Amino acid sequence: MPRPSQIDAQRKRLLPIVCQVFSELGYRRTTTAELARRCHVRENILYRLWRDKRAMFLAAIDDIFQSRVDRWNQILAKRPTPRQAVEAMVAYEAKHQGEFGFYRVVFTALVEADDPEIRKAITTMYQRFHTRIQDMIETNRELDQKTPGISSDATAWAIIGLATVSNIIRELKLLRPRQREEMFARTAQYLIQGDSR
Amino acid sequence: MPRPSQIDAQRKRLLPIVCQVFSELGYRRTTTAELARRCHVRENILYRLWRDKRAMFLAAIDDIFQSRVDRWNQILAKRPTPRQAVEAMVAYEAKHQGEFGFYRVVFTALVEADDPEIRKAITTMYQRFHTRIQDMIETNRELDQKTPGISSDATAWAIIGLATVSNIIRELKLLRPRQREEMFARTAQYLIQGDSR
DNA sequence: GCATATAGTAAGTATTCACTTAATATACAT
DNA sequence: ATGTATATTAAGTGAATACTTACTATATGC
Repeated sequence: MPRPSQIDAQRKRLLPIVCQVFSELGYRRTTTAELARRCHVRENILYRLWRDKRAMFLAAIDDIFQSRVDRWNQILAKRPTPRQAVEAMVAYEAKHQGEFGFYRVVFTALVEADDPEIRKAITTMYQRFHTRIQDMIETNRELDQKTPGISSDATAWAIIGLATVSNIIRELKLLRPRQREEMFARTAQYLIQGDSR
Repeated sequence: MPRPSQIDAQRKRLLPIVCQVFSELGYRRTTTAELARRCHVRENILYRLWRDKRAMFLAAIDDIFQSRVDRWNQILAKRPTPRQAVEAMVAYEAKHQGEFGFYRVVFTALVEADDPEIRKAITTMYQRFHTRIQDMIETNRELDQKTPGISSDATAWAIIGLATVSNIIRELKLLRPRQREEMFARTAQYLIQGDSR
């Protein structure tokens, strides 16, 4: 028998680096040469782990979603009540939104949405985020007597929009960090609970 | 005397086509060959009108902002009261948001924001949009007795976020057109006037 | 008509990029 | 030890791309 394959292990090892490079440069600007350089391997080794550059990008999209969800679960685990959960999430996102430049992956994926596989990956990602946020809003509202005039569905989309613009504000330094955090937190609160505190 | 230059006239003539191509493909995917093809001229003619591809892109960014502002002014001219103005704007944007794919220009510009000129162009564009929207919200609120708990500044950013996510929803067909329009209109109303009608 | 600068044609160039190939070295089961 | 598939190295390839150059045609003021 030959030596056992370590392809899976290496894929797992290099994926975070691949994610980071795509997050810095987006899809088109990222070159396979740069990916290899940052991973400290040769290009053809990357091509043994993934069929082509697009497969590397798709893997990055999935990993970004997965690690974000893991992070959320981590935060939610420590907050017993829905109210605490929402508040912790809003506070966390207000602060860390856009920290790793993942939005560059998402934005460049959207521009490549004529590619069926990329479209599917990014569509699934948005749907999952939306569902998760909407669930959180609903469980939170069930315990509240007064409900804002906006459906949980629309509210979840508005929150995603707010997160997106928050990324852009961070990137372009349109607000100072404190102002940006406050803007996100207050508006999110208002949307979710009809209350800006 | 030689024949008079028609460079300005031709720049003006070709710019809408250049805008459209960048709106379809974003910055990196747009090739100068494709631009020339769509303009029905040779590449070197484009290079006589603009210094390089980036200059073509910068011109497109400005033109997109300008034509949007013109459109808004057109709409606002017909609405005497601030209330009517806001309602007309919301209705218009709910319907036409993302129609021409301009968001691809904006998103790819953001990914190129390490280039100082592109960063400046896109930063200025966001600031101008924000100011304009904030003004509109404020004049509208002055006439209203009850005011929502969110500052006009934050509200304007939230509206931009809502518009952005509305573009994404359209692109990925995450909602049917009617649902998307309703989502935008109701949420925008709620943000601006604290009322979802 | 003539001088002159613009408009347009066609081909080319240097570089970059995704992806490949050929070769050698290495590790593991038997 | 040996066979066999994996790991790594290094060089290469064809296509695409931003931008250029050399040349011809044309319009305009005198």
